[in-house]
Amino acid sequence: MGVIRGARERARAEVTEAIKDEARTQVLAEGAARLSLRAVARELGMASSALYRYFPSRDDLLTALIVDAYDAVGMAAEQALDKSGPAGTVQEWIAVCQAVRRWALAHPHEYALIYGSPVPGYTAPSDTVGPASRVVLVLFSIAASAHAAGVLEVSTETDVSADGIGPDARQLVRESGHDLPAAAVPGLAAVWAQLFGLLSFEVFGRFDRVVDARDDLFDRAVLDLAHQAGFRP
Amino acid sequence: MGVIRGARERARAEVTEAIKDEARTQVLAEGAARLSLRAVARELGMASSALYRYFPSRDDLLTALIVDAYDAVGMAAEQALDKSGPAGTVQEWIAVCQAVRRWALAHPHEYALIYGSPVPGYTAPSDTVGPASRVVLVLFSIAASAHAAGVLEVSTETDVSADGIGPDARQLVRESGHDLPAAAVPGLAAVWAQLFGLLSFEVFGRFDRVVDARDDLFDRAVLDLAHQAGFRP
DNA sequence: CCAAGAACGAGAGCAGTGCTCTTGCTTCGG
DNA sequence: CCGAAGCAAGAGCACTGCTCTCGTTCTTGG
Repeated sequence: MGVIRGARERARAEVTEAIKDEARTQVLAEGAARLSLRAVARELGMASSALYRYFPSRDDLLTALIVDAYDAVGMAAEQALDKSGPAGTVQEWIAVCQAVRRWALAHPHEYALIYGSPVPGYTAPSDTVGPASRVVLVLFSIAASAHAAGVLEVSTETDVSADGIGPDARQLVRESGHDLPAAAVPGLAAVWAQLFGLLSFEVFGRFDRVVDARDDLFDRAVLDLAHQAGFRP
Repeated sequence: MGVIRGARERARAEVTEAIKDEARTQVLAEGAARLSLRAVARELGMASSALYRYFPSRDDLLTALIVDAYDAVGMAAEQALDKSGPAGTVQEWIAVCQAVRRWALAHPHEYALIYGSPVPGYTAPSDTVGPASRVVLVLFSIAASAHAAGVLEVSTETDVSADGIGPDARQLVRESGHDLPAAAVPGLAAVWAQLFGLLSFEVFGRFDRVVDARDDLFDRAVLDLAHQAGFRP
């Protein structure tokens, strides 16, 4: 994010943003699969070929949207954690979960973009791993402060222990700067996955006409997950 | 599934199956979004227009694959329940979860087809609700026998109770023929969603380089979910 | 200050897609 | 046996992602 020097770079930044905006409204209206470069260009009054000066391919445009979405949900989680203050581990956990849920329900298509099935041959570019881990870092932060306060119960069983975690998880814990026992990671990952299972079912309409009291259902499950994560209030 | 009368109907059934087979291998190889009617027709040595005699549109072909996938995972779950026999509620639950997981890991693209993000403007046709509920009925069956044995603990709290469940859930419980208290449904739905959260994270590669001991992680989480579902061994 | 060169927009074009329509041919049922 | 229905094939339409070329415009080094 360097300073914009000339008029040309300024124009380029503006056009880039306009393309992303239009693409976002298309994704919002029709879903990611129906995103069309030509339609974006048409709506912006430019030739479709000109768009390739800004994004080398359709997938790159999608990646830009994915990064933005990760940043949005990550920011929502971070703000929820900040606002909840030092209100106890479980309270922080609840606040973050509810913030993520609010964001997901308000932006279903963007949620699908990042937490739905990965697109065809699409393998997440390295640009996305940073923004994607923002929301994981929030979870680490909660768990670390719980650990510091002595209210994090880490499973000492041998089956799921520190040996079972991978290099990316180790690196993320190290870079987070938090004092978090590695043995806590598998449990947190499991809880994390289950949380997004709840969100996916709700966002993708699998609870429609099945469960009406979804707020209560979610709050209850989040409490159970807090217990499962080892947060002892 | 009526009896095939003439040679013509037999040929039609065969061609229909061949189209589905080829489509399945394409989905397996490239994912659902890259499924191309023309490519299927090309591979089968027929004109693309001829394919429309068998499937009115690409979405209908996809729907047929989705129904098959639902049936496959439903059958896997049913067989696991049958084979586990009357071995106790938690054992049955574990067996079914592991069977579903095995199927999901063996058929990632088909899993994405049914439990990933719904395709663009695609709203699930009514053909899919029947096969989709097969696997849910397995869960109901486990819970009902647990209830009969007196080892199902149903939350008596007022927040998530029988009032919060929707018409489809009521109908499914009624049609299942099982004696299952309606108040148990929300908890089961939550546990169900969380199970598929675990599966989705694993199938979609979100645990790659993060958690290595995925078998143990899954088994441990399934046990926690059994507890959360109210299965008291 | 001005010319070389990079960045840019537009258009044509290629190969692919879903889908429709028309044209013949085959098979079935009255 | 003959009309009707089912079927395969081809041409064609509108659309897609993407590439290449050709002028134009802006930036910048000498």
